[in-house]
Amino acid sequence: MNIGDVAKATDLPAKTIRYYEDIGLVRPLRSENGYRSFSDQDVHKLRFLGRSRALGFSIEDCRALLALYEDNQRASAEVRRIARRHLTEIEAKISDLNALRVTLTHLIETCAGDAKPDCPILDDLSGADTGPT
Amino acid sequence: MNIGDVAKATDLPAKTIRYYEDIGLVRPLRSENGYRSFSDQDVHKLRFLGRSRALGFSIEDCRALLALYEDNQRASAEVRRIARRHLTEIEAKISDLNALRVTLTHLIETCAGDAKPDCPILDDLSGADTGPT
DNA sequence: CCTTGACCTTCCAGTCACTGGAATCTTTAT
DNA sequence: ATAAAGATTCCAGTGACTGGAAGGTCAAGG
Repeated sequence: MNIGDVAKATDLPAKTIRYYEDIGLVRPLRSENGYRSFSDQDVHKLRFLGRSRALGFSIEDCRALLALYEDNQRASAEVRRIARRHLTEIEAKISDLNALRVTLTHLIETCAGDAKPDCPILDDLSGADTGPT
Repeated sequence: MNIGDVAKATDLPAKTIRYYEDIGLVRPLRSENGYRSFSDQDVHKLRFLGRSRALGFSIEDCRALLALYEDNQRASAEVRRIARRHLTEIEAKISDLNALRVTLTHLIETCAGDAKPDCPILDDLSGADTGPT
């Protein structure tokens, strides 16, 4: 399979697939004309990568997961460890974003949003004391 | 004020302050020795930037907010518009992350996490059909 | 045989918002 | 006099791609 077909089959941009080869995540063979020639196994690995990335795993996590996937002797504990660490990071991000959401929502609610210049949002950003009375 | 004092006063790394000058967010004067010389107004702007960035506004949003802050004639509607757009983005991210959290939590729960190689996490990533029976 | 167009190749640069480090200068303190 | 602290500039790297230029290859149509 050439890269275009693989791109369709995996729903990854061809650019991304080349990038994954660059950083050693896949190692497709080359045809005589220099084109990359992907095996079914390569396609499978790329799909695995696509799913892992879609779950927000970093490239290095993906590399580790892929290695574990290809190691029939691996313990599931290691996979679980990576997944749990990632979950913790996701939960931290959600928590951070929720705090931002609350603050922003509050600011937006107190801002008239009209033609007048009074703006609690800017007041807050400028460091004005707008604490509870 | 030299950059080091400003860094302490704004809780921004000196590197970041120089970067903000590079991209035109602040324009401190220069002393005879070539050192940056920050006015109180510069420090105030940097604090404004620090708060805006902490709320997750992009640099370009910060630039716009800063311009609005310095424009006494601006309408608060414009500020509100930027804040609302940002809030929408934050909510979308939270929603995405929550979906990931749910999926990952489920996978981790179904994975024994022991020394055996059976691993629902990898099965899922590899595209196995693990849908509801 | 020639051309067109789709597809492939490599390489370089840009994204975002910094961050690290090297080499060099100035000031301050001992 | 010297050493440390703090300042300067410039270059390169981060993560994970993405865009674009310049060029090679292949299949179909005239």
